[in-house]
Amino acid sequence: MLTLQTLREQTDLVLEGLKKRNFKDAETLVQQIIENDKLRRETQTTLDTLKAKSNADSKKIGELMKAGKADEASSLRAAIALDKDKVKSLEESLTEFERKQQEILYKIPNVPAAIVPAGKSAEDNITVHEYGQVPTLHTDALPHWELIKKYDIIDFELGIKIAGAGFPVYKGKGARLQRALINFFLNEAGQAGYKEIQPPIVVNEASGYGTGQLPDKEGQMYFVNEDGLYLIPTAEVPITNLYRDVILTEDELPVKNVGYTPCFRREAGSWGAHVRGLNRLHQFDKVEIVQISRPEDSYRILDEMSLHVQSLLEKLELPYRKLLLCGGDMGFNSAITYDMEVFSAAQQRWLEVSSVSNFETFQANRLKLRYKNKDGKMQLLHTLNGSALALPRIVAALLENNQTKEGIKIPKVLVPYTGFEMID
RNA sequence: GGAGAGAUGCCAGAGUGGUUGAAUGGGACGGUCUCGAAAACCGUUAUCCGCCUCAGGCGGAUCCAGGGUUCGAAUCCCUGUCUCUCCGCCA
Repeated sequence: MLTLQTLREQTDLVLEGLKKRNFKDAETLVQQIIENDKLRRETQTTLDTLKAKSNADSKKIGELMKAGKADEASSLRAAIALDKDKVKSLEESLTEFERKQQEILYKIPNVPAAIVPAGKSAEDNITVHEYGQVPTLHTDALPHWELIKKYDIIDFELGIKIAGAGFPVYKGKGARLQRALINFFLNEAGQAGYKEIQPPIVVNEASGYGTGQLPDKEGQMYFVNEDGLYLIPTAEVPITNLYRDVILTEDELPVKNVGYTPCFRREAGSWGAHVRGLNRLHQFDKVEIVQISRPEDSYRILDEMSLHVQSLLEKLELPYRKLLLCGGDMGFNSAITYDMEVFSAAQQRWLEVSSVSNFETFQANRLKLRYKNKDGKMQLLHTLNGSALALPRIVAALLENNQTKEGIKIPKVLVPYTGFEMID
């Protein structure tokens, strides 16, 4: 969430920014928060004054008691005007102002960075980079949902039998390919200086709030009611939450972590023809990179991270494009997001395989993730993350783009990991 | 699942209801000493909120969380959460 300070001191910039998101309630909410904040502070001041007085009185009684002047103490006790009701009601309204503040803050999305274009939907995203030749396939080329049947490597029917739709079973070379990709991605990240983390794949409610999935995306996560745990929709949640309520020192920065986890998404109400096959799943594998940095470094690091993702795609010999998302297409928490899309030849579509974002202080504020800067001042850090990479659509693109009459060719870089060169 | 113990500062660990934001030890940082280091000694070692005459000052809050008793709660009472130990079960 945004900091009160930002909302108070840079109101116009916030409103300007939120306009780029096409966020309609901006004016109302910002006005509410500022009004509420004013009342909150007034209440706080009144309450503090009142408490200061009663603290002083109590202290006096204590001193008298200690000095053995019990009579004076009890007469003072009698003389003290009891403002308890007043304190109580002030405390209640303070709590209410704080609750309201929190409630409103949760509703305001992050302010897009200066270079983020305004826009309503994916139509308004800007292609900032393109790589590789879009392959032309022979006329009887198949989409991946046919290929996986032909070579018997991924089985949706079996998944339905044991779990449900959107939970595929990977078999034989299909399973092996998954493992190869995961290892390849982890190794590449390791070489780029990321520390490997294997986190739990369930998280508690506090973690959901920490990275901003809650309360915004409540319905998107699988929830284990009995234990109050959420299945993670991305490794971002556990890995970033490792740093909830943490104060780092400058020499620990930047933090660079990478983790592989399965990811679970309910994807309620988002099914249709365009999400066939591997395009959208309830459970999928992803390697995620996460960085935590000083504010002044985060944009350099954003570039570093997206270049890392790009290098993976290039090594996999996949044609891709890099998009700068417009305000309206960006996630709630993000200040700036680059999407990487690979071209899926048989579907003739671009598929999103990675999203690299800088959240600036938006998550850190919820997480209370800070560091002490050179001047000894507490400062919120910046958090960033990116998929490096999400597997299913990479697999879809690899299968479709590399299909030949003899079988599906495995990119050279993966062969040491798969142990085979061809799926046939 | 059954039984018990506990939750205090960066860590360990005290704490009779009254100047306790909190003893003591350790660590870390700064200093003295030293050619340098170790040792020793001295000092520093929270965070959030509010107000003001805003490089500073003052006040409030915080000893798991939320209630309660009291002039006054880390300390007493209730509720919740979490952790640990033992037994059972088990990869």
